[in-house]
Amino acid sequence: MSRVARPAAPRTALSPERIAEAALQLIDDEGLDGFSMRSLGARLGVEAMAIYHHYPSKGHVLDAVMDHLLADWRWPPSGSATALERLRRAMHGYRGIALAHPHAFPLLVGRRFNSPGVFAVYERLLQLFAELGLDAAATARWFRTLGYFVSGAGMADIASREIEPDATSLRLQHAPQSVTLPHVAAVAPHLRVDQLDAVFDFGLETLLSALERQARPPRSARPRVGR
Amino acid sequence: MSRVARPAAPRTALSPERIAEAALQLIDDEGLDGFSMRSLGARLGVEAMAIYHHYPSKGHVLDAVMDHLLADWRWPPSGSATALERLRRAMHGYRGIALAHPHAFPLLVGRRFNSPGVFAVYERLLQLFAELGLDAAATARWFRTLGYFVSGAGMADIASREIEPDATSLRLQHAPQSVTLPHVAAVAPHLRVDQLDAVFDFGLETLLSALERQARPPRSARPRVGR
DNA sequence: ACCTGAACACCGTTCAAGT
DNA sequence: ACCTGAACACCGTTCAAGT
Repeated sequence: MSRVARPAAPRTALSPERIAEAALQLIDDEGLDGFSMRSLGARLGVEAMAIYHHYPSKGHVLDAVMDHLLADWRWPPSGSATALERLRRAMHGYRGIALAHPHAFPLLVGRRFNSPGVFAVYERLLQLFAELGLDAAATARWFRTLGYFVSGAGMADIASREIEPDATSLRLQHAPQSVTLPHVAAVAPHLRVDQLDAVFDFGLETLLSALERQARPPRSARPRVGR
Repeated sequence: MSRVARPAAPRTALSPERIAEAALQLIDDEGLDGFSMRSLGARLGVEAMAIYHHYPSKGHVLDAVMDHLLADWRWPPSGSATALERLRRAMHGYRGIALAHPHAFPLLVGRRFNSPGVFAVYERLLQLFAELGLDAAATARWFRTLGYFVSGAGMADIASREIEPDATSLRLQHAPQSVTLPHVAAVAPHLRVDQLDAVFDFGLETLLSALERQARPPRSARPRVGR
Protein backbone atom coordinates (compact mmCIF):
# COMPACT_ATOMS: atom_id res chain seq x y z
CA MET A 1 0.00 0.00 0.00
CA SER A 2 2.89 2.38 0.64
CA ARG A 3 4.92 1.17 -2.35
CA VAL A 4 2.26 1.52 -5.04
CA ALA A 5 1.20 5.02 -5.93
CA ARG A 6 -2.07 4.33 -7.80
CA PRO A 7 -4.11 1.67 -6.03
CA ALA A 8 -7.33 1.25 -8.06
CA ALA A 9 -5.90 1.79 -11.53
CA PRO A 10 -7.57 -0.23 -14.34
CA ARG A 11 -5.82 -3.54 -15.04
CA THR A 12 -4.63 -2.36 -18.44
CA ALA A 13 -4.30 1.19 -19.69
CA LEU A 14 -7.23 2.40 -21.75
CA SER A 15 -6.60 2.45 -25.49
CA PRO A 16 -8.71 2.72 -28.67
CA GLU A 17 -8.12 -0.96 -29.38
CA ARG A 18 -9.13 -2.11 -25.91
CA ILE A 19 -12.23 0.09 -26.04
CA ALA A 20 -13.28 -1.24 -29.45
CA GLU A 21 -12.82 -4.84 -28.35
CA ALA A 22 -14.82 -4.28 -25.18
CA ALA A 23 -17.52 -2.51 -27.20
CA LEU A 24 -17.90 -5.49 -29.56
CA GLN A 25 -18.03 -7.91 -26.62
CA LEU A 26 -20.62 -5.73 -24.92
CA ILE A 27 -22.77 -5.65 -28.07
CA ASP A 28 -22.36 -9.42 -28.49
CA ASP A 29 -23.46 -9.97 -24.89
CA GLU A 30 -26.16 -7.36 -24.40
CA GLY A 31 -27.21 -6.30 -27.89
CA LEU A 32 -27.10 -2.85 -29.45
CA ASP A 33 -29.75 -1.59 -27.03
CA GLY A 34 -27.61 -2.59 -24.07
CA PHE A 35 -24.63 -0.70 -25.44
CA SER A 36 -24.08 2.79 -24.06
CA MET A 37 -21.10 4.92 -23.22
CA ARG A 38 -21.93 4.39 -19.56
CA SER A 39 -22.26 0.59 -19.79
CA LEU A 40 -19.08 0.42 -21.88
CA GLY A 41 -17.24 2.48 -19.28
CA ALA A 42 -18.52 0.20 -16.52
CA ARG A 43 -17.23 -2.86 -18.39
CA LEU A 44 -13.82 -1.19 -18.72
CA GLY A 45 -13.77 -0.20 -15.04
CA VAL A 46 -13.80 3.45 -15.92
CA GLU A 47 -16.14 6.44 -16.05
CA ALA A 48 -18.05 6.92 -19.29
CA MET A 49 -16.30 10.20 -19.98
CA ALA A 50 -12.88 8.54 -20.04
CA ILE A 51 -13.81 7.00 -23.40
CA TYR A 52 -14.13 10.45 -24.93
CA HIS A 53 -10.41 10.87 -24.51
CA HIS A 54 -9.89 8.12 -27.11
CA TYR A 55 -12.99 8.56 -29.33
CA PRO A 56 -14.77 11.84 -30.03
CA SER A 57 -18.26 10.30 -29.92
CA LYS A 58 -20.30 7.13 -29.59
CA GLY A 59 -20.55 7.01 -33.38
CA HIS A 60 -16.78 6.81 -33.68
CA VAL A 61 -16.71 3.89 -31.24
CA LEU A 62 -19.28 2.11 -33.43
CA ASP A 63 -17.15 2.83 -36.52
CA ALA A 64 -14.24 1.14 -34.74
CA VAL A 65 -16.48 -1.84 -33.96
CA MET A 66 -17.30 -2.07 -37.68
CA ASP A 67 -13.57 -2.12 -38.48
CA HIS A 68 -13.20 -4.92 -35.97
CA LEU A 69 -15.99 -6.89 -37.63
CA LEU A 70 -14.43 -6.50 -41.06
CA ALA A 71 -11.07 -7.58 -39.66
CA ASP A 72 -12.83 -10.78 -38.52
CA TRP A 73 -13.86 -11.51 -42.13
CA ARG A 74 -12.44 -14.94 -42.93
CA TRP A 75 -10.81 -14.58 -46.34
CA PRO A 76 -9.39 -17.28 -48.63
CA PRO A 77 -5.65 -17.05 -49.47
CA SER A 78 -4.89 -15.32 -52.78
CA GLY A 79 -3.67 -18.25 -54.89
CA SER A 80 -5.56 -21.00 -53.08
CA ALA A 81 -8.26 -21.76 -55.67
CA THR A 82 -10.08 -20.36 -58.67
CA ALA A 83 -11.29 -16.79 -58.42
CA LEU A 84 -14.90 -17.99 -58.39
CA GLU A 85 -14.20 -20.39 -55.53
CA ARG A 86 -12.46 -17.64 -53.56
CA LEU A 87 -15.41 -15.33 -54.21
CA ARG A 88 -17.75 -18.04 -52.95
CA ARG A 89 -15.70 -18.46 -49.80
CA ALA A 90 -15.51 -14.71 -49.27
CA MET A 91 -19.32 -14.47 -49.41
CA HIS A 92 -19.60 -17.34 -46.93
CA GLY A 93 -17.08 -15.53 -44.79
CA TYR A 94 -19.20 -12.40 -44.80
CA ARG A 95 -22.20 -14.43 -43.74
CA GLY A 96 -19.99 -15.83 -40.98
CA ILE A 97 -19.76 -12.34 -39.51
CA ALA A 98 -23.55 -12.23 -39.26
CA LEU A 99 -23.65 -15.65 -37.58
CA ALA A 100 -20.80 -14.86 -35.17
CA HIS A 101 -21.97 -11.34 -34.27
CA PRO A 102 -25.74 -11.20 -34.81
CA HIS A 103 -26.20 -8.14 -32.63
CA ALA A 104 -23.35 -6.18 -34.22
CA PHE A 105 -23.89 -7.16 -37.86
CA PRO A 106 -26.69 -4.63 -38.46
CA LEU A 107 -24.05 -1.92 -37.99
CA LEU A 108 -22.43 -3.04 -41.25
CA VAL A 109 -25.76 -2.79 -43.07
CA GLY A 110 -27.19 0.33 -41.51
CA ARG A 111 -24.18 2.59 -40.96
CA ARG A 112 -22.01 4.22 -43.58
CA PHE A 113 -18.37 3.19 -43.79
CA ASN A 114 -16.14 5.95 -42.52
CA SER A 115 -12.96 4.00 -41.86
CA PRO A 116 -10.06 3.96 -44.32
CA GLY A 117 -9.62 0.24 -43.74
CA VAL A 118 -12.77 -0.53 -45.68
CA PHE A 119 -11.14 0.48 -48.96
CA ALA A 120 -8.58 -2.28 -48.61
CA VAL A 121 -11.44 -4.75 -48.24
CA TYR A 122 -13.15 -3.32 -51.33
CA GLU A 123 -9.92 -3.56 -53.29
CA ARG A 124 -9.42 -7.21 -52.38
CA LEU A 125 -13.00 -8.02 -53.36
CA LEU A 126 -12.96 -6.14 -56.64
CA GLN A 127 -9.69 -7.87 -57.50
CA LEU A 128 -11.60 -11.14 -57.61
CA PHE A 129 -14.06 -9.83 -60.20
CA ALA A 130 -11.17 -8.62 -62.32
CA GLU A 131 -9.61 -12.07 -62.14
CA LEU A 132 -12.93 -13.46 -63.37
CA GLY A 133 -12.54 -11.27 -66.45
CA LEU A 134 -15.28 -8.75 -65.68
CA ASP A 135 -14.80 -5.16 -66.79
CA ALA A 136 -15.41 -2.24 -64.46
CA ALA A 137 -19.11 -1.84 -65.30
CA ALA A 138 -19.89 -5.54 -64.86
CA THR A 139 -17.82 -5.64 -61.69
CA ALA A 140 -19.86 -2.80 -60.20
CA ARG A 141 -23.12 -4.58 -61.02
CA TRP A 142 -21.97 -7.88 -59.54
CA PHE A 143 -20.32 -6.28 -56.53
CA ARG A 144 -23.58 -4.56 -55.62
CA THR A 145 -25.86 -7.50 -56.51
CA LEU A 146 -23.88 -9.95 -54.39
CA GLY A 147 -23.59 -7.33 -51.65
CA TYR A 148 -27.35 -6.81 -51.62
CA PHE A 149 -27.88 -10.55 -51.34
CA VAL A 150 -25.42 -11.28 -48.54
CA SER A 151 -26.44 -8.20 -46.54
CA GLY A 152 -30.12 -9.02 -46.81
CA ALA A 153 -29.43 -12.67 -46.01
CA GLY A 154 -27.46 -11.73 -42.89
CA MET A 155 -30.21 -9.46 -41.61
CA ALA A 156 -32.98 -11.98 -42.31
CA ASP A 157 -30.98 -14.83 -40.79
CA ILE A 158 -30.52 -12.85 -37.61
CA ALA A 159 -34.19 -11.94 -37.40
CA SER A 160 -35.25 -15.56 -38.04
CA ARG A 161 -32.90 -17.03 -35.46
CA GLU A 162 -34.01 -14.55 -32.80
CA ILE A 163 -37.12 -16.63 -32.16
CA GLU A 164 -36.31 -20.14 -31.00
CA PRO A 165 -36.38 -22.65 -32.43
CA ASP A 166 -38.45 -21.79 -35.46
CA ALA A 167 -39.74 -18.32 -36.05
CA THR A 168 -42.07 -18.67 -38.95
CA SER A 169 -44.01 -21.79 -38.06
CA LEU A 170 -44.32 -20.57 -34.48
CA ARG A 171 -45.87 -17.33 -35.65
CA LEU A 172 -47.97 -19.23 -38.13
CA GLN A 173 -49.57 -21.15 -35.29
CA HIS A 174 -50.53 -17.79 -33.80
CA ALA A 175 -51.89 -16.59 -37.10
CA PRO A 176 -55.67 -16.17 -37.20
CA GLN A 177 -56.63 -18.92 -39.64
CA SER A 178 -54.13 -21.08 -41.48
CA VAL A 179 -56.92 -22.32 -43.70
CA THR A 180 -57.30 -18.89 -45.28
CA LEU A 181 -53.54 -18.81 -45.94
CA PRO A 182 -52.95 -22.04 -47.88
CA HIS A 183 -49.69 -20.94 -49.52
CA VAL A 184 -48.23 -19.72 -46.25
CA ALA A 185 -49.19 -22.99 -44.59
CA ALA A 186 -47.60 -25.03 -47.40
CA VAL A 187 -44.34 -23.08 -47.52
CA ALA A 188 -43.85 -22.54 -43.77
CA PRO A 189 -42.03 -25.87 -43.11
CA HIS A 190 -39.40 -24.85 -45.66
CA LEU A 191 -38.85 -21.48 -44.00
CA ARG A 192 -37.56 -23.05 -40.80
CA VAL A 193 -34.27 -21.94 -39.28
CA ASP A 194 -32.61 -25.29 -40.03
CA GLN A 195 -33.13 -24.54 -43.74
CA LEU A 196 -31.30 -21.20 -43.69
CA ASP A 197 -27.88 -22.61 -44.59
CA ALA A 198 -29.32 -24.43 -47.60
CA VAL A 199 -31.30 -21.38 -48.71
CA PHE A 200 -28.22 -19.18 -48.54
CA ASP A 201 -26.27 -21.71 -50.60
CA PHE A 202 -29.09 -21.89 -53.13
CA GLY A 203 -29.25 -18.11 -53.62
CA LEU A 204 -25.50 -17.70 -53.71
CA GLU A 205 -25.00 -20.54 -56.21
CA THR A 206 -27.79 -19.16 -58.39
CA LEU A 207 -25.99 -15.82 -58.56
CA LEU A 208 -22.52 -17.32 -58.99
CA SER A 209 -23.72 -19.55 -61.82
CA ALA A 210 -25.09 -16.53 -63.63
CA LEU A 211 -21.83 -14.68 -62.97
CA GLU A 212 -19.76 -17.57 -64.28
CA ARG A 213 -21.90 -17.82 -67.40
CA GLN A 214 -21.43 -14.13 -68.04
CA ALA A 215 -17.68 -14.00 -67.30
CA ARG A 216 -15.11 -14.72 -69.98
CA PRO A 217 -11.77 -16.42 -69.21
CA PRO A 218 -9.50 -13.54 -68.20
CA ARG A 219 -6.57 -12.51 -70.37
CA SER A 220 -5.17 -10.54 -67.42
CA ALA A 221 -6.13 -10.13 -63.79
CA ARG A 222 -5.38 -6.42 -63.93
CA PRO A 223 -8.10 -3.82 -64.30
CA ARG A 224 -8.49 -2.03 -67.62
CA VAL A 225 -7.30 1.36 -66.45
CA GLY A 226 -3.63 2.04 -65.87
CA ARG A 227 -1.90 0.16 -63.12
CA MET B 1 -65.88 31.19 -24.85
CA SER B 2 -68.89 30.55 -22.69
CA ARG B 3 -70.51 28.17 -25.16
CA VAL B 4 -67.61 25.75 -25.70
CA ALA B 5 -66.65 23.56 -22.79
CA ARG B 6 -63.18 22.35 -23.93
CA PRO B 7 -61.20 25.23 -25.37
CA ALA B 8 -57.77 23.80 -26.34
CA ALA B 9 -58.86 20.32 -27.48
CA PRO B 10 -56.78 18.72 -30.30
CA ARG B 11 -58.23 19.40 -33.76
CA THR B 12 -59.11 15.73 -34.25
CA ALA B 13 -59.57 13.09 -31.61
CA LEU B 14 -56.49 10.93 -31.04
CA SER B 15 -56.71 7.47 -32.58
CA PRO B 16 -54.30 4.62 -33.38
CA GLU B 17 -54.55 5.44 -37.09
CA ARG B 18 -53.85 9.13 -36.62
CA ILE B 19 -50.92 8.32 -34.33
CA ALA B 20 -49.41 5.85 -36.81
CA GLU B 21 -49.74 8.30 -39.70
CA ALA B 22 -48.14 11.08 -37.68
CA ALA B 23 -45.36 8.70 -36.61
CA LEU B 24 -44.52 7.82 -40.22
CA GLN B 25 -44.55 11.49 -41.22
CA LEU B 26 -42.31 12.33 -38.27
CA ILE B 27 -39.84 9.58 -39.23
CA ASP B 28 -39.93 10.71 -42.88
CA ASP B 29 -39.19 14.29 -41.79
CA GLU B 30 -36.76 13.85 -38.93
CA GLY B 31 -35.40 10.32 -39.27
CA LEU B 32 -35.59 7.48 -36.77
CA ASP B 33 -33.31 9.33 -34.36
CA GLY B 34 -35.69 12.30 -34.30
CA PHE B 35 -38.63 10.06 -33.48
CA SER B 36 -39.56 9.84 -29.82
CA MET B 37 -42.77 9.52 -27.87
CA ARG B 38 -42.30 13.12 -26.78
CA SER B 39 -41.68 14.50 -30.29
CA LEU B 40 -44.60 12.45 -31.62
CA GLY B 41 -46.84 13.83 -28.89
CA ALA B 42 -45.73 17.37 -29.72
CA ARG B 43 -46.59 16.83 -33.40
CA LEU B 44 -50.04 15.61 -32.37
CA GLY B 45 -50.56 18.55 -30.00
CA VAL B 46 -50.69 16.26 -27.03
CA GLU B 47 -48.55 15.08 -24.12
CA ALA B 48 -46.34 12.06 -24.79
CA MET B 49 -48.23 9.96 -22.27
CA ALA B 50 -51.49 10.37 -24.16
CA ILE B 51 -50.12 8.00 -26.82
CA TYR B 52 -49.88 5.21 -24.26
CA HIS B 53 -53.63 5.17 -24.10
CA HIS B 54 -53.68 3.90 -27.71
CA TYR B 55 -50.41 1.91 -27.90
CA PRO B 56 -48.78 0.05 -25.01
CA SER B 57 -45.22 1.02 -25.99
CA LYS B 58 -43.04 2.77 -28.53
CA GLY B 59 -42.37 -0.61 -30.14
CA HIS B 60 -46.07 -1.07 -30.84
CA VAL B 61 -46.19 2.35 -32.51
CA LEU B 62 -43.28 1.27 -34.74
CA ASP B 63 -45.11 -1.97 -35.56
CA ALA B 64 -48.07 0.13 -36.69
CA VAL B 65 -45.71 2.22 -38.83
CA MET B 66 -44.48 -1.01 -40.46
CA ASP B 67 -48.07 -1.97 -41.23
CA HIS B 68 -48.53 1.43 -42.80
CA LEU B 69 -45.44 0.93 -44.95
CA LEU B 70 -46.63 -2.46 -46.17
CA ALA B 71 -50.04 -0.98 -46.94
CA ASP B 72 -48.19 1.49 -49.21
CA TRP B 73 -46.71 -1.41 -51.20
CA ARG B 74 -47.78 -0.85 -54.81
CA TRP B 75 -49.03 -4.19 -56.02
CA PRO B 76 -49.98 -5.27 -59.56
CA PRO B 77 -53.61 -6.40 -60.10
CA SER B 78 -54.13 -10.17 -59.97
CA GLY B 79 -54.89 -10.94 -63.59
CA SER B 80 -53.02 -8.04 -65.16
CA ALA B 81 -50.02 -9.88 -66.61
CA THR B 82 -47.98 -13.07 -66.35
CA ALA B 83 -47.06 -14.23 -62.88
CA LEU B 84 -43.40 -13.43 -63.56
CA GLU B 85 -44.24 -9.90 -64.65
CA ARG B 86 -46.39 -9.38 -61.56
CA LEU B 87 -43.56 -10.71 -59.39
CA ARG B 88 -41.19 -8.27 -61.10
CA ARG B 89 -43.55 -5.38 -60.42
CA ALA B 90 -44.05 -6.46 -56.82
CA MET B 91 -40.27 -6.41 -56.25
CA HIS B 92 -40.05 -2.96 -57.81
CA GLY B 93 -42.93 -1.93 -55.59
CA TYR B 94 -41.06 -3.09 -52.50
CA ARG B 95 -38.06 -1.08 -53.60
CA GLY B 96 -40.45 1.86 -54.01
CA ILE B 97 -41.10 1.73 -50.26
CA ALA B 98 -37.38 2.19 -49.64
CA LEU B 99 -37.22 5.13 -52.05
CA ALA B 100 -40.37 6.79 -50.69
CA HIS B 101 -39.56 6.25 -46.99
CA PRO B 102 -35.77 5.96 -46.68
CA HIS B 103 -35.77 6.71 -42.96
CA ALA B 104 -38.55 4.25 -42.13
CA PHE B 105 -37.57 1.39 -44.46
CA PRO B 106 -34.89 -0.01 -42.08
CA LEU B 107 -37.76 -0.88 -39.72
CA LEU B 108 -38.94 -3.49 -42.24
CA VAL B 109 -35.46 -5.03 -42.38
CA GLY B 110 -34.44 -4.79 -38.75
CA ARG B 111 -37.64 -5.43 -36.83
CA ARG B 112 -39.63 -8.62 -36.66
CA PHE B 113 -43.15 -8.65 -38.05
CA ASN B 114 -45.68 -8.79 -35.28
CA SER B 115 -48.75 -7.63 -37.12
CA PRO B 116 -51.35 -10.05 -38.49
CA GLY B 117 -51.58 -8.01 -41.69
CA VAL B 118 -48.18 -9.23 -42.82
CA PHE B 119 -49.50 -12.75 -43.40
CA ALA B 120 -51.87 -11.48 -46.05
CA VAL B 121 -48.89 -9.92 -47.83
CA TYR B 122 -46.97 -13.20 -47.59
CA GLU B 123 -49.94 -15.13 -48.97
CA ARG B 124 -50.28 -12.81 -51.95
CA LEU B 125 -46.56 -13.10 -52.69
CA LEU B 126 -46.37 -16.88 -52.32
CA GLN B 127 -49.40 -17.18 -54.60
CA LEU B 128 -47.24 -15.79 -57.41
CA PHE B 129 -44.62 -18.50 -56.98
CA ALA B 130 -47.33 -21.15 -57.06
CA GLU B 131 -48.65 -19.67 -60.30
CA LEU B 132 -45.13 -19.98 -61.68
CA GLY B 133 -45.32 -23.71 -61.00
CA LEU B 134 -42.87 -23.87 -58.09
CA ASP B 135 -43.49 -26.38 -55.33
CA ALA B 136 -43.35 -25.42 -51.65
CA ALA B 137 -39.61 -26.08 -51.24
CA ALA B 138 -38.63 -24.10 -54.32
CA THR B 139 -41.04 -21.34 -53.36
CA ALA B 140 -39.36 -21.00 -49.95
CA ARG B 141 -35.91 -20.77 -51.55
CA TRP B 142 -36.99 -18.14 -54.08
CA PHE B 143 -39.07 -16.20 -51.59
CA ARG B 144 -36.07 -15.83 -49.31
CA THR B 145 -33.51 -15.27 -52.07
CA LEU B 146 -35.54 -12.47 -53.66
CA GLY B 147 -36.32 -11.09 -50.21
CA TYR B 148 -32.62 -11.00 -49.31
CA PHE B 149 -31.86 -9.17 -52.54
CA VAL B 150 -34.57 -6.50 -52.34
CA SER B 151 -33.99 -5.90 -48.63
CA GLY B 152 -30.26 -5.53 -49.08
CA ALA B 153 -30.76 -3.35 -52.13
CA GLY B 154 -33.12 -1.05 -50.24
CA MET B 155 -30.70 -0.63 -47.36
CA ALA B 156 -27.70 -0.02 -49.62
CA ASP B 157 -29.65 2.39 -51.82
CA ILE B 158 -30.61 4.43 -48.79
CA ALA B 159 -27.05 4.52 -47.47
CA SER B 160 -25.67 5.50 -50.88
CA ARG B 161 -28.17 8.29 -51.42
CA GLU B 162 -27.56 9.73 -47.98
CA ILE B 163 -24.38 11.38 -49.25
CA GLU B 164 -25.06 13.89 -52.02
CA PRO B 165 -24.63 13.66 -54.87
CA ASP B 166 -22.29 10.71 -55.14
CA ALA B 167 -21.20 8.78 -52.12
CA THR B 168 -18.54 6.47 -53.38
CA SER B 169 -16.49 8.71 -55.61
CA LEU B 170 -16.67 11.46 -53.00
CA ARG B 171 -15.24 9.16 -50.39
CA LEU B 172 -12.75 7.84 -52.89
CA GLN B 173 -11.35 11.34 -53.29
CA HIS B 174 -10.81 11.35 -49.54
CA ALA B 175 -9.18 7.94 -49.64
CA PRO B 176 -5.48 7.91 -48.84
CA GLN B 177 -4.03 6.92 -52.20
CA SER B 178 -6.14 5.99 -55.19
CA VAL B 179 -3.04 4.67 -56.91
CA THR B 180 -2.74 1.83 -54.41
CA LEU B 181 -6.40 0.95 -55.01
CA PRO B 182 -6.55 0.49 -58.79
CA HIS B 183 -9.67 -1.68 -58.84
CA VAL B 184 -11.58 0.67 -56.55
CA ALA B 185 -10.57 3.60 -58.74
CA ALA B 186 -11.68 1.79 -61.91
CA VAL B 187 -15.04 0.63 -60.55
CA ALA B 188 -15.99 3.77 -58.60
CA PRO B 189 -17.62 5.62 -61.54
CA HIS B 190 -20.01 2.70 -61.95
CA LEU B 191 -20.98 2.76 -58.28
CA ARG B 192 -22.50 6.24 -58.53
CA VAL B 193 -26.01 6.93 -57.28
CA ASP B 194 -27.33 7.52 -60.80
CA GLN B 195 -26.49 3.87 -61.58
CA LEU B 196 -28.53 2.41 -58.72
CA ASP B 197 -31.73 1.94 -60.75
CA ALA B 198 -29.83 0.06 -63.45
CA VAL B 199 -27.97 -2.08 -60.93
CA PHE B 200 -31.21 -3.05 -59.18
CA ASP B 201 -32.72 -4.02 -62.55
CA PHE B 202 -29.64 -6.05 -63.41
CA GLY B 203 -29.70 -8.01 -60.17
CA LEU B 204 -33.45 -8.56 -60.24
CA GLU B 205 -33.45 -9.68 -63.90
CA THR B 206 -30.55 -12.02 -63.21
CA LEU B 207 -32.55 -13.68 -60.45
CA LEU B 208 -35.85 -13.71 -62.36
CA SER B 209 -34.17 -15.28 -65.40
CA ALA B 210 -32.84 -18.07 -63.23
CA LEU B 211 -36.27 -18.47 -61.65
CA GLU B 212 -37.99 -18.62 -65.03
CA ARG B 213 -35.49 -21.18 -66.29
CA GLN B 214 -36.17 -23.34 -63.25
CA ALA B 215 -39.95 -22.96 -63.25
CA ARG B 216 -42.17 -25.26 -65.27
CA PRO B 217 -45.48 -24.15 -66.77
CA PRO B 218 -47.99 -24.65 -63.93
CA ARG B 219 -50.69 -27.32 -64.12
CA SER B 220 -52.51 -25.59 -61.27
CA ALA B 221 -52.00 -22.36 -59.37
CA ARG B 222 -52.95 -24.06 -56.12
CA PRO B 223 -50.33 -25.26 -53.61
CA ARG B 224 -49.68 -29.00 -53.31
CA VAL B 225 -51.13 -29.49 -49.85
CA GLY B 226 -54.85 -29.55 -49.29
CA ARG B 227 -56.80 -26.38 -49.71
C1' DA C 1 -2.21 13.39 -20.74
C1' DC C 2 -5.71 10.99 -18.78
C1' DC C 3 -9.58 10.45 -15.92
C1' DT C 4 -13.50 12.10 -12.60
C1' DG C 5 -17.93 14.11 -11.40
C1' DA C 6 -21.43 17.35 -11.76
C1' DA C 7 -24.57 19.18 -14.94
C1' DC C 8 -27.67 19.78 -19.17
C1' DA C 9 -31.00 18.40 -22.24
C1' DC C 10 -32.85 14.65 -23.53
C1' DC C 11 -35.03 9.44 -23.45
C1' DG C 12 -39.15 5.45 -22.36
C1' DT C 13 -42.17 4.44 -19.02
C1' DT C 14 -44.82 4.28 -14.26
C1' DC C 15 -47.92 6.25 -11.37
C1' DA C 16 -51.21 9.26 -9.31
C1' DA C 17 -54.36 12.80 -10.61
C1' DG C 18 -57.39 15.36 -13.04
C1' DT C 19 -61.83 15.81 -16.16
C1' DA D 1 -62.33 6.99 -21.14
C1' DC D 2 -58.93 10.00 -22.15
C1' DC D 3 -55.33 13.09 -21.08
C1' DT D 4 -51.91 15.69 -17.85
C1' DG D 5 -47.79 16.26 -15.06
C1' DA D 6 -44.51 14.85 -11.90
C1' DA D 7 -41.18 11.42 -11.19
C1' DC D 8 -37.68 7.53 -12.03
C1' DA D 9 -33.98 5.54 -14.16
C1' DC D 10 -31.77 6.03 -17.88
C1' DC D 11 -29.23 8.43 -22.34
C1' DG D 12 -24.97 11.35 -25.09
C1' DT D 13 -22.27 15.00 -24.34
C1' DT D 14 -20.13 19.58 -22.26
C1' DC D 15 -17.49 21.60 -19.00
C1' DA D 16 -14.65 22.46 -15.07
C1' DA D 17 -11.65 20.05 -12.07
C1' DG D 18 -8.58 16.95 -10.40
C1' DT D 19 -3.85 14.20 -10.76
